[in-house]
This record gives sequence, C-alpha cells and structure tokens, in this order.
Amino acid sequence: MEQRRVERRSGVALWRQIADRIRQDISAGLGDENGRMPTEMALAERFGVNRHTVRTAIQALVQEGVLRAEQGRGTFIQRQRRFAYPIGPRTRLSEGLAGQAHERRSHMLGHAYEQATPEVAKALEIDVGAPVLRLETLSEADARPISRARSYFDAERFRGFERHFIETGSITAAYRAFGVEDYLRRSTAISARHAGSDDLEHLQLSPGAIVLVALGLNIDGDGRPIQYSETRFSADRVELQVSMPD
Amino acid sequence: MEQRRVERRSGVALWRQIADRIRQDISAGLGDENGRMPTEMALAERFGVNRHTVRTAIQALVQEGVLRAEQGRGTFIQRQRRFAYPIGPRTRLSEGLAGQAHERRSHMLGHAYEQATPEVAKALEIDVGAPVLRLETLSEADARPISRARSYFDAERFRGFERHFIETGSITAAYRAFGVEDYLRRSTAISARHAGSDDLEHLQLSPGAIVLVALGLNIDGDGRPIQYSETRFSADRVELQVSMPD
DNA sequence: CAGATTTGTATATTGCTATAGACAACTATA
DNA sequence: TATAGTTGTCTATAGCAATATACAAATCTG
Repeated sequence: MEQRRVERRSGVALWRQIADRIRQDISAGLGDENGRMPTEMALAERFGVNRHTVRTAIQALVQEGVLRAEQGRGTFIQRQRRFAYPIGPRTRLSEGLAGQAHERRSHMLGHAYEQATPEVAKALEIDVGAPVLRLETLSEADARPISRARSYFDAERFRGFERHFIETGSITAAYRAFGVEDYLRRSTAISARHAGSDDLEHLQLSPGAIVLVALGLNIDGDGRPIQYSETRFSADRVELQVSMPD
Repeated sequence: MEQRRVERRSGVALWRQIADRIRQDISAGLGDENGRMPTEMALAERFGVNRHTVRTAIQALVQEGVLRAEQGRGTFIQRQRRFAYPIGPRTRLSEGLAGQAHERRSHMLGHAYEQATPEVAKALEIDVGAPVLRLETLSEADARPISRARSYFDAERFRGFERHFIETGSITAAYRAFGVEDYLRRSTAISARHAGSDDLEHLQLSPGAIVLVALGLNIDGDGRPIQYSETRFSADRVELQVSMPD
C-alpha cells in the first residue's frame, strides 16, 4: 500500500489533510469489521505527526458525524461506504441509488423565474434573456445529503413546473404533466473543486471538502433540450459511475 | 454572480483558498481579453482579506505558472482554459484532445510484473495472485502534464506489452501487436480527492490541489477485460466530458 | 482489584498565517 | 517630467497550527 505522507507548508493544515485522508479511506471501505479505528498514537505514527494533530483531525470528523470517539475504548467509524451514482443515457436520480439506500428523497430549496444567461441559453437552445425557470434542489439518501442541484428549464414550455415537482417530489413525474413521457441525458461534463459556502451548508460538509460537479443536459424524445443542470456531489459520499450501453 | 467568500478557521489557509478560486475562475474562462487580472487591492477587497494575503496566493499561482506578475503594470493570466477530455465507449487518449492541443504525447514512467490484488483480479476476471503487468504513464498536452495513469494488464496475454508501448507511444498501437484491433470502454467510475505526493510531482501541482480520479475498464471485441486503469487528472486543467452515443 | 490501554484535558513553546502600515521600484500617461 | 497607479520589500504584531510533556478519566483484561 502506498504510504502517502502529509505535506507541510502547503497552506492546508496537517489536521485537515489527515481528516480528508481518513474520511477518504473510510469511504473506500477500509477499517476492520467492528468499525474500529487505529489508536491515536498509531495514527500519529503513521502520518508522522504529533498525537494532538491527529486528535484535531478526529474531532473534525466526529463533528461531521463520520467518526465516534469513546473514552477508554477507542474511536469508531460512524458511517460507511460511498454511494455509486450511475451516469448514463437514462440517468434518473430516483432510480440511481436503488438498492444502495433504504430511504431517498429530493426536496426543493427554492425556485425563481429569470432571464437566460448566455451559458444557459446556449445549452437550452433559446435566446439570451428568454425566461427560464431555475430550480434549486437537494437530494438525500438515508438522511444524508447527497447532491445539490441547480436546474434550468425553458419557462415558455415548463411554466409551473416547480408546483408539480413539489407535489410529486420527482422530476420524471413533473415532466409527465407537460407531456414529456421519456427523456435522455445527452451530455455530462464532470469536474471537481473545493466546496463553496453553499455546499458546506446544504451538503453538511466541512471547509476544504471536495465536490464533484456534473454539468448535464437532458433532451426529450424529439431531441430538444429540456433541462440544463449543475449538480454538486460530496466527493466523500458519492462516486459517479459512468456505464456505457451495450 | 454569487460571491462565495473565503472560510476562516477551516484548516485551509486563506491564501490557498484564494489561489484555488482564482485558478478555478481562470479555468472557467474568466478574465478580460488581455488576460489582465484585477489589482491586488481590488482582489483583497473582493475576498475581504488583507492585500498581503492576496499576494501570497498570487505568488503560489506564479510559481505554478498560472499567473505572471509585472511590477508597475499588473498581474496577467499565463495559461488558459481547461481541456475537455471525452469519456465514452471509444475513449482514446490520443484522439481525446485532438483539436484542443497542438502537441500531445504519453510516456512511460515505469512498469512492473506483479501479482494481481483482489481488486485487480476481479476487474480483469483472473485469479488473485495471477501475474499482471502494471504500467505507470504520464500524458502531456502542449508540454503541460494532463494525466497520470496506472494500468493493469493480464500478463499471460500481454507479456511484453510495455516494449510495444515504448516503441509506439500508443496503447492502441501496442494492442495491435497482440491482435487486438478494437477495444471499448466498458465502465468508468469517477471520483475526486486531494492530490497525493506522486500527483504533486508528476502533474506539477501545488499541495491542496484536486485530482479527478477515473477508474476504468477496457474490453476487447469479444467482451473480455483487457485493461484496468486508474487515471488521475488535474482538476484545474481537465474536465471529463461524458457523451452518450445517439 | 491492579495494571495496561485508550481517550480527554491542561500548559507551554515554536513556527506559520494573516493583518497593518510604510515605502521603494516600476509603468503608463497626461 | 510629474503624477497616479501598480507590484515588490520590509518590519511589527496577533492568532492559529503543531509539537512536547504530563496527567486525568474511562474501559478492558487478567
């Protein structure tokens, strides 16, 4: 196993690097069967730092709900593996996590009718300044926030979309109210960056965490663009699974 | 434009957060036509920090080759947009960046014959402990390192693969020497994490930078797995473009 | 219960991070 | 050439990050 050490004088505090590494290792499925972590002394030696530095990292993860420390006993893993989020022609949030999570839901944080920016207009193939509906949503699985999305719809065609979404809690169902029986994912651009303050709040991340950003375009049965969205996933809780059709 | 502010007491130094934000904005194509950045005072005000803190961030980006500071004149953008790296059934590195870069090449950092770990064995559908070839490669475009890959091949079938790769500099060409005329990308799992020390060195990143990690499996015309690889991309220089076949 | 192991708390010290103010060096321009 | 605007250097100070040492508190095991 490659033993990546922590980087000093990098602008990223050692305790944060260690916290990120531990969180990552847990997501990858490491840790013994009881969910017990190595002792603070063992971790300190492994990372080549003082015990208190490890403690600071552990405290951050306890705060986050990833670990649980018990005096005299040890430190234990509170949460487990990453969800695999499939991306393909039929990307659907609701079906995506089936079998991996017991309970999943989406809810709307807000919506607004706005004028299309050049970026949005180009994606939706409408005029710059044309009215669009912006939908801000948050998705959860097993009571853990998974993704935070901002979607744009052509307001001419989908005016009132947000009400159907609120009622049903499903994009697919809301589309049906507008006569869209089927839709496909045409393209997805994936990048990554540090979580912003909005992500920190809604995805319950701690500063310095990484988010995967997926810019996607959905099209209807006739190939017309219907939804342009930016979805941010917690990189510690989700991996994107790109599978090709046969 | 949302004005995400910097986070204090986060374990990530302000100068690093600012450097990351600026790098990110540049990658997204911001900046005026001359490539001139706002003044240090303007940036300090925008981020709500002292001018010296901005200077530290700029110095890091100058070191990285992203910015260029000229006394008395201003600070200028040295490098431009992100490469879009396509991921699809026919993912090929060599073709991927066509049209975006003038010059691109791959070279081998090293290779080794090893025993398959459970993870590798499962992917390649061989027995645990069976001999595999591990290939460490680095890809560049326009003299900038783009990706760092670790690939595994079934050594029974592809013994000597590394020599063909060295000769031709192309995976596709090396396959041909083993009678593999065509191959497909079956699946890709994408995640993100902070760059490790190996990434820092080969991808010429500064500590705290983010890498996109793509775990991919290639299959031959008969559907047999032939290559299992982990590729790490600099998140500042590359975005992964997932496009669906029609 | 006694001892070993492990997490929790306290204090002190050193170095890095961020701020503040002043001024030098360089460039462009009126 | 004088002035304004911009980056570069210097010094000083306060707070956070990391280390070091010691000991308390809780748990487990013989």
